[in-house]
Amino acid sequence: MTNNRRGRPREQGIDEAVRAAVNELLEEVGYQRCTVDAIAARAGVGKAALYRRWKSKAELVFAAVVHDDALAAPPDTGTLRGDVAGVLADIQSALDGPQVRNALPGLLVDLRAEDAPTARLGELFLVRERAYLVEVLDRAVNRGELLRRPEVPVVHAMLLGSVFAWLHLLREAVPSGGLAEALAPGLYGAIAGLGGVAHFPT
Amino acid sequence: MTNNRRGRPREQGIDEAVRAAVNELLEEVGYQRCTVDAIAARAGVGKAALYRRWKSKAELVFAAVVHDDALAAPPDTGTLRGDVAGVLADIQSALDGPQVRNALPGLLVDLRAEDAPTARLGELFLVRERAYLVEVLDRAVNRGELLRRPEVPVVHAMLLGSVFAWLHLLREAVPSGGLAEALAPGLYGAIAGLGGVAHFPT
DNA sequence: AGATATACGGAACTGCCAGTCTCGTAAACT
DNA sequence: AGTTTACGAGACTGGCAGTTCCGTATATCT
Repeated sequence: MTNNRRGRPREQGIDEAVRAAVNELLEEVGYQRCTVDAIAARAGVGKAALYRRWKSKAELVFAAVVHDDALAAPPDTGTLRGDVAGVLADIQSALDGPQVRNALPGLLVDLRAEDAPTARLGELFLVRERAYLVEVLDRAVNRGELLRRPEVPVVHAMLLGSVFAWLHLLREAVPSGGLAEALAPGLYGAIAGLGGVAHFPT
Repeated sequence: MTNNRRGRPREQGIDEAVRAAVNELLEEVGYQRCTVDAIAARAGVGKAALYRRWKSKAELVFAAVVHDDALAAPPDTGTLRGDVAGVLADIQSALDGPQVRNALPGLLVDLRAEDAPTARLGELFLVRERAYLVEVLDRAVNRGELLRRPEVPVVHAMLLGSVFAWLHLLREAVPSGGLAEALAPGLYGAIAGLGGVAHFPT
């Protein structure tokens, strides 16, 4: 196995060292004061090595903060009620880590300020999330729990927005039972209402 | 009527000129590129006059963007369903103007980065909003539409979060019928479910 | 082996912007 | 008259993202 590119290959450990440095700094000082110089210093790396790998601080932090296990499909629990709780738990786990929580608002702003291709980074998440949502809703329709599939963007906004508002707008404490469990009953009611549950008139 | 303070009094027109300049710039170039120098130049004012009135850019923009009519209590429509739509319309009108829409994410970040007293600025809105929400829910209980009052933070997160997510996370287009109307049925279902509507079992 | 291309850490440098300060001047008070 | 605060204009500071250059290391190609 040889390298088919010219020149010195990229050092392997750097990606992981940077990822660790970013997560530490996010947790310690938040997104704004997690400067690129601080990241480079903590990772024992030059800034050039960072910008060789990522286009901007926002992309760098985004890459360090995203973990693929947040993309796993929620299990089929057998009921719409359980599936809604599962989707909410996924959303919560994606937004509620100590690093993501500190990074998200600033990241939202910086990614938007950049060119379209970069802004699409965050959309990958949303597209996946929406696909799971469609799957969950369609399962419920097939089970006969819902008479029809509600409008997906509306449901998506309610689920994602509720978690985001709790954490970043209202800044309520996360309840001991978990945020997903606190929000699930209400949002199940919303979906049941929209989808026309049999025993839910109109 | 004389001035009980010493020295030259503040010029009257400046507050309004700054407010107008900020709103124009927010609409034209967004929050990040709406710089303090640009605001001062457009308003025909020195930067010192700005910082004599507000502590930071974030406070300045916040003051320029908030309009008191967004704080009016929603009318009693006679039904929970109608009141929910009213609260949603209020939230939408507070978040969906061309200026607020451009300013909100950046403002969220900058206000948080400042000292606690400044961060409380935004909370004034939330406190008012929550009071309206409590009023709406209690009215529904008194009418007999709800068996009990749902947990207010949960309802608050669902209503505010849904609007915010639609506008700033999902960035869906605002439907022709209005965002409030699109979200109201689902969120009414959520509240009805949580509050134990008579004909909504468990 | 030698040439070439890319990588590395370190550090200097550019450009932008929030926030402060200074200057000369104006408008109110005592 | 003297004091105090306001004004516009513009210089200045400090912090940070992103770029460039240096000397050096490590790979492929001829």
